[in-house]
Amino acid sequence: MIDTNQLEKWYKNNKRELPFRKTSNPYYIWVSEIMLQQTQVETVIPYFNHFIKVYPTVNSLANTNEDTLLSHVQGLGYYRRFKNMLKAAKTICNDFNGGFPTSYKDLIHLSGIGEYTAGAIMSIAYHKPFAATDGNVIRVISRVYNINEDMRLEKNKKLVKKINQDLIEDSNPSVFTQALMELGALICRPKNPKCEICPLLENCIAYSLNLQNTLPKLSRKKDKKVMHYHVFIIEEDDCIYLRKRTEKLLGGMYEFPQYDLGHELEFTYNIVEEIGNFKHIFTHLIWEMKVTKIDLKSKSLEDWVKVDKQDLENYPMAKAHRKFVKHLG
DNA sequence: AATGCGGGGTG
DNA sequence: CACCCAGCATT
Repeated sequence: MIDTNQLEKWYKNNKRELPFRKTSNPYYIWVSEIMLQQTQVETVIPYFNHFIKVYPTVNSLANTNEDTLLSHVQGLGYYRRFKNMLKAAKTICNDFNGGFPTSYKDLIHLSGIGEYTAGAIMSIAYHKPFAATDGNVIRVISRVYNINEDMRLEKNKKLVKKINQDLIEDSNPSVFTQALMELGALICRPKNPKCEICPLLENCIAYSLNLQNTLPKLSRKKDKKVMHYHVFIIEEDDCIYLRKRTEKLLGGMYEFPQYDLGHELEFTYNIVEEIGNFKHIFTHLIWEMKVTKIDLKSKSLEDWVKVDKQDLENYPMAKAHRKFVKHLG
């Protein structure tokens, strides 16, 4: 149904100029694909440019530490991606002599690389026919082929992956992979698709039945859970107390000491100032934070670190807490 | 097969 | 407000 020639021709005439499209260096393609996981292109661009300046080679990445790496990507979210990336960089330097892996099998065994990313690197960097099926591809194919099944379910995604794989075997893999995703991003958008200028208009079953706005079918997500916390801003001398998170959520990121509201505290304090109540919305939960500036009456806790306020930029912090920095004296 | 994992953009 | 985004690891 999809004319790959027609799609590729559309891509060549309409693609965006993106920094990671100026290269076929597999390391750069890898970095971009990790950053692009569940993250929009426009958000990624400045992070990508900064990242390859700081880490121009796999080797330079493999030799950094987690704190420094996270500080360069703070604000992007899904920080586990970058812990996996560091682990993979070390594997590449140790097991592949720093040469980037060239087979699908080697790529998919690397930490943080799954079916999509392995396919994306194989096709985009190496021009090999391995399909990369992401959210864009699922949307385009479920519309063109009129597949009215819940695409949150893996069994239904399998059909889309099969179609995508069949298509890429009859195409220019590097162009095709990017073309399908670009079409999803620019034309075949979730809301208000621009069908009137779509190169696949003639062959799109959903359009012919006016179903383009009801596909892909996606079951509803669960409601967000609300968590309540007390956040403490504790300044001493020209320093501030932080805690490095060991939880899975935002693991490895630094935060101002934060405890469940109602939780019995292991320290005592005097209130200096009530900063206020703040809300932070994550994908699957909501934090309600009561922020208070205090002076300690008892000694500080063992998992706190005392940090010079001038050095705060070097400590990776998530957005949820980074926004409190401006309340420091 | 289902769930947890950030943050920003969009309607 | 709800949903989506160049997904992956874990269970």
